[in-house]
Amino acid sequence: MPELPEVETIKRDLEKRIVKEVLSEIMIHNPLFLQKNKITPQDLFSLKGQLISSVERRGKYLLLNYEKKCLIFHLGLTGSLILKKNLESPLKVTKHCLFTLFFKTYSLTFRDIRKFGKIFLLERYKIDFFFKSLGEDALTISYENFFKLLSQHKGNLKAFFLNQKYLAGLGNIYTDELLFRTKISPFRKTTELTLDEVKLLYHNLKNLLQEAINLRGSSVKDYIDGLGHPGKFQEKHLVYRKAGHPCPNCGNLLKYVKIHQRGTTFCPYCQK
DNA sequence: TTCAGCCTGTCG
DNA sequence: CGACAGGCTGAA
Repeated sequence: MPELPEVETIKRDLEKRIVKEVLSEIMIHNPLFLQKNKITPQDLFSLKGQLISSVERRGKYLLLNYEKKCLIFHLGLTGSLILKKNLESPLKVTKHCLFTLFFKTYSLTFRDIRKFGKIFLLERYKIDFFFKSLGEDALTISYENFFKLLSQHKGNLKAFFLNQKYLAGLGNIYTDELLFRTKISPFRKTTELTLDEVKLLYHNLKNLLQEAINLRGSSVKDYIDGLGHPGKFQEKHLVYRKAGHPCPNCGNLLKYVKIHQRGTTFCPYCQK
C-alpha cells in the first residue's frame, strides 16, 4: 500500500483542492464493500451538505474531517483516491471503484483492486479514541521518543517498523530501504542497538521519508496519487524487491527471506 | 507469536 | 498451476 509518503502525497493533493468544499452527492459503486465495513448507504449519505474542514493523515490513515463527522480511509495494499475536476472527462467506473464523493469543483473516487482497504465513519470527538493504539507518526516523532519506543519493543527491527503500535507509517518498502541504508540487519534485536546506530537510524528515517515525499511516493505496481499519477521514489529503491540483484554497496547478491510473513530483502554482508 | 484469511492480479 | 504482492485482524 500506500505507506506514509504515499498517503502524505495524497493528503496534500486533496488538501489543496477540496478543503472548504461541500459534499453535494455520493455515488456508491460497490454496496458490498460498504456492508463489509459496516457502513450503510444512509450513514454515508448523512455527510451530504457538509463542508470539509480539513484533510489529515495519521500513520497510513487518511482523514476527511467534515464539520461534525470524520470519514477515515485506510488504503490497504491497492487502494487509491482519485480526484477529478468536474469539467474533465469523468473517471471510468470499473469494478474496482467503490464509491465517489462529488464536490462543487471536484469528485473523489475510492478505488481498490484487492479491497483490503477500509473506511470508517465517526463523530469527530471520537477520533482520538479511535486512534488510541496507533503509534506516534514516523514523520514527526522526536529522537527522544524514537529512542524510548525502541527500548520498549521486544523483537527484531523488521517487526518493530511494521508494527504500527510503536511507530506509525512505515511498511514493507520503507522498512527494507531504511535498514539497508542504515546497514543494520532486519534480524537485529531492537533493544540491542548501539547509541550510534539508533542515532543513524533516526537520521536516515527522517531523510528517507522526506526524500520519498519530495518524489511523491513509490509506485511499485498499482499506486497512483490523488491526481492519478505514479510516484517517482521507486527509482531510488536500493533493495526493495531486488533480491538476486547485486548489492549497490558491496556487489554481493541481495537476499530474500521471510520475516513475520513479509518478504524481506537485505544484504547479509553490509547489514550487520 | 504464528498464521490463515481477506481479495485480485501478475509472473514464472 | 503455485508463489507472491505497499496491510492488518483475530483466532488458535
